[in-house]
Amino acid sequence: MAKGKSSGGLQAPRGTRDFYPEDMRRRNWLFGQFRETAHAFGFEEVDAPIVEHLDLFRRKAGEEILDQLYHFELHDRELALRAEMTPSIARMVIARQGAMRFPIRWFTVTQNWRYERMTRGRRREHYQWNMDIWGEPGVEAEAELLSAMFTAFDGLGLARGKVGVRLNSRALLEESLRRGVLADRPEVFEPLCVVIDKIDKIGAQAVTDLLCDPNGGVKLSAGEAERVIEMLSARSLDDAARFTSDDSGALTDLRKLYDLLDAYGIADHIPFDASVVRGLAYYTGVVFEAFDTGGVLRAIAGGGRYDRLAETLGGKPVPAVGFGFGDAVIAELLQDEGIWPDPPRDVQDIVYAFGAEEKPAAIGVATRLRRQGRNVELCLGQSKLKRILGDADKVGAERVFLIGSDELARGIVKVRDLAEKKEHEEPLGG
RNA sequence: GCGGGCGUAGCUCAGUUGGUUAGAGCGCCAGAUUGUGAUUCUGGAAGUCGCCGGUUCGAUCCCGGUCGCCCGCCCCA
Repeated sequence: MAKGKSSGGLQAPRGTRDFYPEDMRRRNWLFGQFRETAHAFGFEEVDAPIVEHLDLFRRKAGEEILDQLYHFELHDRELALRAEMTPSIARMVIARQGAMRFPIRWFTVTQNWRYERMTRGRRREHYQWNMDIWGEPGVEAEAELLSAMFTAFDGLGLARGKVGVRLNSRALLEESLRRGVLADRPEVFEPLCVVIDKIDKIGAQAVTDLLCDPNGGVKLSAGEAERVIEMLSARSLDDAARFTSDDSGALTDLRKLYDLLDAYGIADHIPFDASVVRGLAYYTGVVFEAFDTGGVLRAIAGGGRYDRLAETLGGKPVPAVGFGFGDAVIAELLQDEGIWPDPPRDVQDIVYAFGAEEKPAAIGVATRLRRQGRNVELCLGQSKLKRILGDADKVGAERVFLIGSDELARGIVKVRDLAEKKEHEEPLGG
């Protein structure tokens, strides 16, 4: 018996989608761009179950994430649908840690689930392209990933300048606080990042209040909080340098990274922005997020370095960096830009018999063509030729094979070239 | 979770100050001398007016609830 909120089961659940053929063609095109880019960069595709043990997510993100996860208990097991791919990939890496030659480059295109309110560009069910490099501690990995991201933007048809990437380093912030509050309580760094991620939404004062809240998880002094807020306003490396020491490793890394990005030809599209910290607790170093320069959409993609995740989950330490690129926001952008392609069906040949007598011969022709590797639609039933040709035109087929009583008697098939509007005859057997 | 807007044919939308058979465009189907794609012309099918309840002689229209979608807030990848 149905109970609670229900629509009778005839509608897809809120925040989920059906993919009709035309939707699926677009989705396949988008995913094709993701895969093509990943392969161009030498990444290998992996996959993992959509259902994981709830503990995998609990250990990483803390209990507060639970109400955003699709989770359930079944036969005394606590399970959850993945909200992102990184924990599963970490699990896979840890399981073969001793057997793999690092660095490894892996990518995924997966469906993820988050139980939350919908807004533009966000649904409860969405697909995400994930690119990760494990085992490379240097910023060469970040540079390679960012280049892949821009290569994907190019492939999707977005003009340079339509999208950019804001980039920062959590390590920079961490260094500047090391002699202060982090010396005694290094564990507050993660909650601190989660708080300052909100600055664009709730403002500097509210963030300061949260950072200094004696009942909060961070409890900075007023001076420390002020320094953090001031630092977040930095929009260049020289600007940021004022908040750290000359021998700052984080700053050295950032300068090196920008040299590499320059070599890739993308540095101009990647402004430094000290206010970018990303909401996820596990990032440790460089963090970045892609945005539309028009400024109307939420982040298109986001990622960063998470060098301690493997340890946190119980493995040996392995440095790692990666990004996630969702299908929802990019779809909105492509829509706004009017560059969503409408890929045609991939039917190449259509085989048509005028009457029931010619059906076996038509089947023979279709079978022969299929063995040759052609995509063949065999006409079923008894539609009029006029309709068949009209449909063939619409789906973008190349040829129509016609078999009537006359053709059958002569052992031939008439082949009509749709583009040339010309016909020739071929023996039935090919 | 909160506030606002919307829900009429497959799609985009009109409309009814509450009154008989609810409309258009596009799409779909059929036909324009029986085996050939376009345009055109003609005709046709198609809607429990989101769902449930209330008010009323009578509700697609008014009221309440509910489900869904959109926008903002909140939250967050």
